[in-house]
Amino acid sequence: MSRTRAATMADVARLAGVSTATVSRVLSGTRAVDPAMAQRVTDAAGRLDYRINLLGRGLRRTSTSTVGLVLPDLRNPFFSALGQHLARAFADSEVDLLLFSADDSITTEVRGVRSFLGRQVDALVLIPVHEERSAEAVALAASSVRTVQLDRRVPGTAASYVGVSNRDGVALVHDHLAAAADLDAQPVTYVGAVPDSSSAHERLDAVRRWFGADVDCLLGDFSAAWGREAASRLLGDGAAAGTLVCAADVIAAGAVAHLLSAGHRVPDDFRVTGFDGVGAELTHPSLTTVRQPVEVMAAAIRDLVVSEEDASARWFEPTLVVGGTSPA
Amino acid sequence: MSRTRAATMADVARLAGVSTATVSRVLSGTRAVDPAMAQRVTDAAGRLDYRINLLGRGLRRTSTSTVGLVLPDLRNPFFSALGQHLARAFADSEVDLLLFSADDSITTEVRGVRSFLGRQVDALVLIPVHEERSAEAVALAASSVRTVQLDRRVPGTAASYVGVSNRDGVALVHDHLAAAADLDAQPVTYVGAVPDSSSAHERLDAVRRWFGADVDCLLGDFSAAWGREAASRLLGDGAAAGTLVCAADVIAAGAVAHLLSAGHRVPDDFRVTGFDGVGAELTHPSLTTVRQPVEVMAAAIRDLVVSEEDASARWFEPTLVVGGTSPA
DNA sequence: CTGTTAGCGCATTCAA
DNA sequence: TTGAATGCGCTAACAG
Repeated sequence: MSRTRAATMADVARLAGVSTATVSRVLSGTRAVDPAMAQRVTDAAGRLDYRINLLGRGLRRTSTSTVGLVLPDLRNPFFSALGQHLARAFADSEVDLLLFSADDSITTEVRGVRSFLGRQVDALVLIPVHEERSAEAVALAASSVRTVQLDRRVPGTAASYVGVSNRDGVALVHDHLAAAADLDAQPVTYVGAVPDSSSAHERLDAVRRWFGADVDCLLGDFSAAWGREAASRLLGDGAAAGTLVCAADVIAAGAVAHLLSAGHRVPDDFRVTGFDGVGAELTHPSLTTVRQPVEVMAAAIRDLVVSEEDASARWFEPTLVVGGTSPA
Repeated sequence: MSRTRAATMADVARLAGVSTATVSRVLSGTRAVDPAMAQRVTDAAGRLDYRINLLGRGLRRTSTSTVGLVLPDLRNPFFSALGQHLARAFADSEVDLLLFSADDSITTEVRGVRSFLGRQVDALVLIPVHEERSAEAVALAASSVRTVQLDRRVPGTAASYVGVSNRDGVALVHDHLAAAADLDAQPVTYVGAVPDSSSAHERLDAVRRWFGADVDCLLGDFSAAWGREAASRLLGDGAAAGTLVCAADVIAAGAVAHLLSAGHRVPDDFRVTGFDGVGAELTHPSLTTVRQPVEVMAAAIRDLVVSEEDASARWFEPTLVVGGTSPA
């Protein structure tokens, strides 16, 4: 941990016997430089262990080649997956993707946006924590940089959006269940999340649309603990069979785990479906779920971020993955 | 998306009729300022929608109040959990925690370190991708800023380390299994990861120490897919009963899923244990696992990062969580 | 192709 | 307490 003052371009320039401008040109490759000089500069930089100060560069340039991603919670595997795929989408580009976790807090989310804006990021990707209360964060972001909302959105903002068609996703589940089994003998319960995010909202609406406005609904959050709790309530109400349409894979996994531990059979007594398509390989029976095309969505985000287009919204089509928690 | 030039301190100063120095003092709160002036400045800043440029501040100051975390893969739920807990540990401090995913690549990992160093972070937290090949990344980081390795480490570096005692963790598993069942009737197989990370390495060593040097070992990576694959191989070799000691919860979950799908019973035929203590509530039976005290570890990292102490290493003690995949 | 100059936005001197 | 001046490290504009 040698904490000697870091070398600057001036140091490199002095050692190489050139001007700082030349050093800058060599190191950033923005302009043609005489090979011999370039070599001298490179050598000097190496000897001095020179590393560029991106603060100086960013201050001078208009762009920082940086994109920020603010997401609600890393422990939600779907958000983690989105983060990972986005990171990969930017891996072979020049821009760095930096992440910030809002820890499911509106306040922290705003802080993350402010932080990235202060760092002069070129673009911001946001998975808003809350459908309404994240409005400030999204507006703040969109007012200064290219902003794309991912998976969740705040209605009425100027920011772009990339997500999946939740209505179509639920339709896939409905058609699958309706075709494969008797919805009367195994009545449907939607195990969802309180509609304070657009995805929770849209999935609830879609469930009511496809399964009927009077479908049974249990609303909690996007967690396995809630899945367990919901299943427990259902059993407490005396249910011995049913169909659990869940708003997320983690909810479904928790529900399945609880049903099995209570001695029920899946899918014989209870059928369960998830949503998102992450971690389906973790459980047995494997989850029947709606897979979101995360790689494609990540690529779309990358393209939106680098493009000069106006704000736009893109909904991608999910696909059904039939697992062992529903009849084949 | 109004893309008018952002207001600077000079703009605020002009509108408020004061000097930029005063604006700086008011906004950073570094010095006492006349309340009336402070109010004028605050008003002007609000009217102009002023937001500080952290590049300028960072360039001028010595510190950026920023800590970077470079981790190998967000889809590994244990790393996500560490990231989330670390984010939370920094939530009520002044410093921002920024994340960068190395996507399990040495090259990308170095890029992340360079990126953070270029941004003049005050400290760097690293979960090294590889026990040897991450040496450059760790050395690079440690040569310029306070650096702490988390969970995994590169031996022989000057950087601090925070992790769990893998030897003790495996001992907990061993003692639990030895007490509860017949290790001969259900012979032990270690389903681990190729020892190219220190955690994989240490767990393998510990398994050999506690279960015997000739214990059966299947080595892959930290994924559910590998857990399934390993279980499949074991069954292919004709095993009808056994004990699977796994190097991670995701591996264990995959193994359990495959065993169950092949018609075996857990824990009656096969007992399975995990490691890490994340996501145990996702599966049925719930995993018997070694829980790492992630909150405490995150707090330790935070303290190490802000302290002025020399590099040090801290091993925390894990605890056993008995689930349904092993006899009670 | 290269050097000189200037200034990005900010916080800290130093004077007043 | 406040203002004027300086410079953090870098790159763009300009001249040569």
